[in-house]
Amino acid sequence: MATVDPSLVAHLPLFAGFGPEELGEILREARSLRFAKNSAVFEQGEDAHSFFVLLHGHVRASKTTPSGEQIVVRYVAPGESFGVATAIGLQRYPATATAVDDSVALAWPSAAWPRLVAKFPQLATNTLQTVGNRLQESHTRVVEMSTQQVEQRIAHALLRLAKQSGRKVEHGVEIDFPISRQDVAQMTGTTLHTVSRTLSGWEQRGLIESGRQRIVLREPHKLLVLAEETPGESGPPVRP
Amino acid sequence: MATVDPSLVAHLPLFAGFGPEELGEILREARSLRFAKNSAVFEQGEDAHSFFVLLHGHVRASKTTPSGEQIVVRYVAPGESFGVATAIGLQRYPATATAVDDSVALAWPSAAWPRLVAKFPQLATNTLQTVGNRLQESHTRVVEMSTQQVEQRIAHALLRLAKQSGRKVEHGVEIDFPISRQDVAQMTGTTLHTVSRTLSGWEQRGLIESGRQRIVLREPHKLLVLAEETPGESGPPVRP
DNA sequence: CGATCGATTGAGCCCTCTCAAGAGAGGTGG
DNA sequence: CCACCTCTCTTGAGAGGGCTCAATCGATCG
Repeated sequence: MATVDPSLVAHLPLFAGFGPEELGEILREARSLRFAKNSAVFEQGEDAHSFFVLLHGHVRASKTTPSGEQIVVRYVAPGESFGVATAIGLQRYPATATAVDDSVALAWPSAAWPRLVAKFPQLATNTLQTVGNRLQESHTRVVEMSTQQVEQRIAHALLRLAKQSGRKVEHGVEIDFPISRQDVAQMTGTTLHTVSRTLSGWEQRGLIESGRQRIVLREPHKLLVLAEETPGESGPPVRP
Repeated sequence: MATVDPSLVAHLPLFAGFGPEELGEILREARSLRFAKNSAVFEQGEDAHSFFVLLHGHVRASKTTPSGEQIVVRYVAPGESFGVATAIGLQRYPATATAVDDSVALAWPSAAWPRLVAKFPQLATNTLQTVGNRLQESHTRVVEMSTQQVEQRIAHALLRLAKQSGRKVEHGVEIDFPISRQDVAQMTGTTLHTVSRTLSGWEQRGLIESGRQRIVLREPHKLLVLAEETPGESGPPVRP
């Protein structure tokens, strides 16, 4: 099998601080896998056999509650690592990863992680930063869900998706993978109905343009203004 | 100044895998600090000068939004590390840490982190697990806020606090630090009024016993049942 | 060209928030 | 040691944002 070209991945956060030789040694243990659109990379609860770096495509990480409700944890963009359950001490994947587009990822056996980290401690440091960033993002989400109305949360979610995975098109910025109203609802803690109504409203006002699993931000700035509006603005109580 | 007794902290997650000698070397760089009840350990936005391990007391980590609303990120129990901004690549603290009780913490200068990690890579691995756990907890919170009613979220929050920092008392388990209705509201994304009404209801039903900044769970099991009740139970939509 | 999946939209309700008052508990200073 | 003051908690009334239920439409794909 062809090994991965080190120069293609050298700039990724996971590999920061490594020279070509070390990188080669790490990459030698990885396999490159292809996942068809809508196929599962791994399932929540499954044994965490591998960890991944996404090379092409997009992957959705989602959690399902015991009663069957799903929420979207995040979308993985090319260059990001995912499925790092083993690194944070988990035996099983805490979420399901689904390719939302035809995707390609590097995969390492989880069993290799302890050895790799022992030899290349920088891997742990790099992963620590990545996981730290995710923690910040998750806290941001908690704050938004605690303090903002649905419309603002949806606006923030779309702006983040556009920033992370936006593609410039004629009339604005398009989110570069298929995303449904239901997906947005599961990212913002609301229902697909409310998302649909909200997007319809924005579309009429010319802020966005959308279709089946497709959203284009035409006026990102106006959307940002809308996202930051505070309905009950007046400097709420601060702990003394 | 008296250095810290290694045997007292050897079992903490941050120090897992270290021998007495290494531990001594690490602890030599730490100072032990006392924080009076209601004093700030550090403030959100401040330069991340130190990272900490809590020895005694309890610390609340909270975030304030630009418009002044606060949410409680978590409560730190003895043995946990906090303020690890530097480790995850942040220059400034992303939250405010406040001692809710008279507290004692070990503090290391953030500047020492890179050197310590270089010499003791296990520190990074241990911290990675800790941060990973926090990420899981934060995701759990997102899931709860997305799928559960306020009453269930409050029940879950109290059960977690009791598990983490509960103290057995005559009539049940008491949360072992001062906690107001407002605090609970800021943990669950609701208002102090709703928390007050909810707790009043539970108190009348004998599930809890409470007073000023004081909550005792009398019937943890019944509270758990209540927490897991799914109002709209019927197996909601699952992605095919 | 039919079938399936995603999107739209209306009607009605209810959980929770907002607004408002007031009472009780603790702490503090004279 | 008492009076006062502040902080926390309680409770009522009313409103409304978003959910639920329901039906239809449209588009994409086999």
